[in-house]
Amino acid sequence: MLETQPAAEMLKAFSHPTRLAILLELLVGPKCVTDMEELLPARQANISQHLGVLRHAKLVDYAQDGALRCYYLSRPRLVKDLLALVGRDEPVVKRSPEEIQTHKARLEKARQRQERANSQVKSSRTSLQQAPQ
Amino acid sequence: MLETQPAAEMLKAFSHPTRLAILLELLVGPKCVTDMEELLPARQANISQHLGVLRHAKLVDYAQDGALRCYYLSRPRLVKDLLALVGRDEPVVKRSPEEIQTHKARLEKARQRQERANSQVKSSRTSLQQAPQ
DNA sequence: CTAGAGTATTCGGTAAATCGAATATGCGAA
DNA sequence: TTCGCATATTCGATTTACCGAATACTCTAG
Repeated sequence: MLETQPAAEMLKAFSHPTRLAILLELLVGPKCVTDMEELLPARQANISQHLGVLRHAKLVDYAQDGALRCYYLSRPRLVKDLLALVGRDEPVVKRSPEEIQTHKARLEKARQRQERANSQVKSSRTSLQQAPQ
Repeated sequence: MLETQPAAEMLKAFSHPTRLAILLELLVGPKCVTDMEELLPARQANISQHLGVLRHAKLVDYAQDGALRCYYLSRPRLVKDLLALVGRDEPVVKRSPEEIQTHKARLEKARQRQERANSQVKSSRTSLQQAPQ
């Protein structure tokens, strides 16, 4: 099962154009802030702020090199795969009401099967609890 | 090349716990708003609002069934793959300054190769422009 | 130690997101 | 048509995101 709270926080770190641009640059290789200033339409302070967000989300980290901080991706595959995913555009499907009906009916039958199975074990559990008394 | 603006908008639609929960439910099968009210810790109006956001991002659509609206995923693979991706947890790597140095050096050499190649064509272009004079 | 380059943080203002409450809309049954 | 259920929208209040300007910090060279 997916933990929606932390997952949402991760995705929020991704969901800003400048931060995506930073991640794209870091996908090529490590860069320090000044490098990025030349590559991106953003000011130094702002880039630092976005890097802070990315760091907090554990998407990037840095290695200190004298006065420089060389940023790199902490989880390169995750970033690479996610960027690839949002880049590819799946066609949008349109479904008819009938299609949905049959799908829901199928699900309902499965749910009822599950229901029966659950009540089976539940009743056997209760009898076990109550038997000793 | 990735369009960061629209990509960021897409990801923003994903980046809320309730919206992720909705998408997870729809991954199982189509559902109407009332179904979701039972499954999620959120009020009807709020669910409708989030569905509006998801619809705007073209992640979901609905089929009208009488008074009901059965929501479904417009791009099920995208949603499925993205949720799988954020679910899996890649270990966070920590890189030493030395590692970064060598990586940057390698990149720099490649950049310079590219530079030389560029100036080659550029100078041949310029000479062509200036030759007629 | 001092200066300066590279980077981070703080602050303040503005814009955007979020949510509940109330209200509006659309549809089918009677 | 009228009622009632399912859903959407609007509104207002609160929180959070965002950005530039100014400032602080931290190295290293000299």
